[in-house]
Amino acid sequence: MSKGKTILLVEDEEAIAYALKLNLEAEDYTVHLCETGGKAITFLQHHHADLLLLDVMLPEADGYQICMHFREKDKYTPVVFISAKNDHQSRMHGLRVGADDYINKPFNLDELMLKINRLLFKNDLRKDHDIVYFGDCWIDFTTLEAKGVNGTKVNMSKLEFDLAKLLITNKDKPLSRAFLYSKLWGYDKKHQPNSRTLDNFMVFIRRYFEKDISNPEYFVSVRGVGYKFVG
Amino acid sequence: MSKGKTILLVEDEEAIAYALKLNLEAEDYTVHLCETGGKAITFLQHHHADLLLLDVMLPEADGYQICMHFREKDKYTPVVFISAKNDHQSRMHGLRVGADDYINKPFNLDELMLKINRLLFKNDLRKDHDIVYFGDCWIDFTTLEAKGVNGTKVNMSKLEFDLAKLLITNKDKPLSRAFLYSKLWGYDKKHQPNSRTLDNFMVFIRRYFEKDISNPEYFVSVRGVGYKFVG
DNA sequence: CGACTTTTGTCATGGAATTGTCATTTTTGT
DNA sequence: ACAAAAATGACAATTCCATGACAAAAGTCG
Repeated sequence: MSKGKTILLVEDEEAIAYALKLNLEAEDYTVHLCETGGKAITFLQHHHADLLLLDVMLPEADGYQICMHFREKDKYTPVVFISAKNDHQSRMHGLRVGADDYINKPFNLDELMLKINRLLFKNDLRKDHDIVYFGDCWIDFTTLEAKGVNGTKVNMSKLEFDLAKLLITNKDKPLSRAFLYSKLWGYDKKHQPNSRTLDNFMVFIRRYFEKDISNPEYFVSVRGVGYKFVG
Repeated sequence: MSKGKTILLVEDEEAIAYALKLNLEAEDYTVHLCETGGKAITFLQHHHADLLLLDVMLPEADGYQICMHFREKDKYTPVVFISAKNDHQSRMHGLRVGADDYINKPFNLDELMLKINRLLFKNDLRKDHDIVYFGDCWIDFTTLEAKGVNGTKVNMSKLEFDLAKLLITNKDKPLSRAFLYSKLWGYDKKHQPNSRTLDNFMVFIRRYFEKDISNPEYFVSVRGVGYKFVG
């Protein structure tokens, strides 16, 4: 299923942006709209997008720059240009900086939709990864990689992954300390709930993923019970 | 590297077919040309192609039919239409039957080449390469040759190849020590994960392919799990 | 409300487990 | 038998995480 995915739309002409957003949302995509190149670049530094839909002529930074910047870190996520610049040079430039398609204005909406669907469908096959996104962060439980709240990669240990996974797969449901201890450490006599070990792990996980550590948004404690993940 | 791949070109206009074939071959692709839809379909039943370049109007079976037929078995391999039928209906139809792109005649050769390169590049990810490139190095699993980080040929042993191949074909995914031992040595009672054998092989592989051995870029260890290849 | 209790957050630290590396021995293929 | 490949064991280097002390916060009960 390639629905429910996030599309970053960068377009400064309000009318076009609105029409595109509407139609994409009608197909169940989540659309984030930026009107300037600068905003798009900062958005991409902190958020995930499954496809980029870029106008070329934009305030601050043009579409090419956005694409080049993005491609340094991500060579696969689909990028599509939509532009009124309909000459050979522009199209070549767009493709050279790593776009998957370059569509001329005025464009046909249905054709664009089909192309977007196809691109996202193919991208789906590529990754059978188990990735969870929350806020500006993500955790990939397949590759054991994660992106923290400050935008940098996070080096988590195996146990930290296991704990995060337990909490996340039981989203919104408080898990008791006893349960967590038993799952992560087995029914050892040692790790009784008077140990601070579990709390220490929560501290680390919060350091990675919480904006305000003393006010956790995702990994919250449930007094008298244990912890829960709020998605 | 997406060169040396096979492209099926189906085109009945000799002049265009010739020009395309020539240009594709100049980029190191192997081109198989069919002049009719029927020939294309039988070709696909018996041969492999990495990309389909289809004219729409063809004798025997048109491009749509070829694509539909092909898509029943293969949803992923790129298909590109090149057609003089430049109306909305035709393009929609082309995309609906599963094409990745629909290009109008007359087309620009350079743009087409870039699109083909990009499509094949993305498709590469899924395939099991016999030759893998990373950094300045490569490993050819067919001829069992490899080029190391210092630019010279590397003499790897069979087991070293097998280990490298396992890691590389499971790119980005950490493989546990137990798994690697079982794959490479079988479920011997001897090779339990307290042995240092596996680590020794990693040392050698790193010597071959890592710039900074104490800071591996490609063959990294995942503490508590095993090793992974990062591409 | 205010003192007490219980629970949770945080830190520093040392021991334990894991991984890196080397020298050396054993095995294998030719 | 000889050279190359693979396994072993010893040891160093690194990372992890359990522990205990203490602080901070949240409940409890008068």
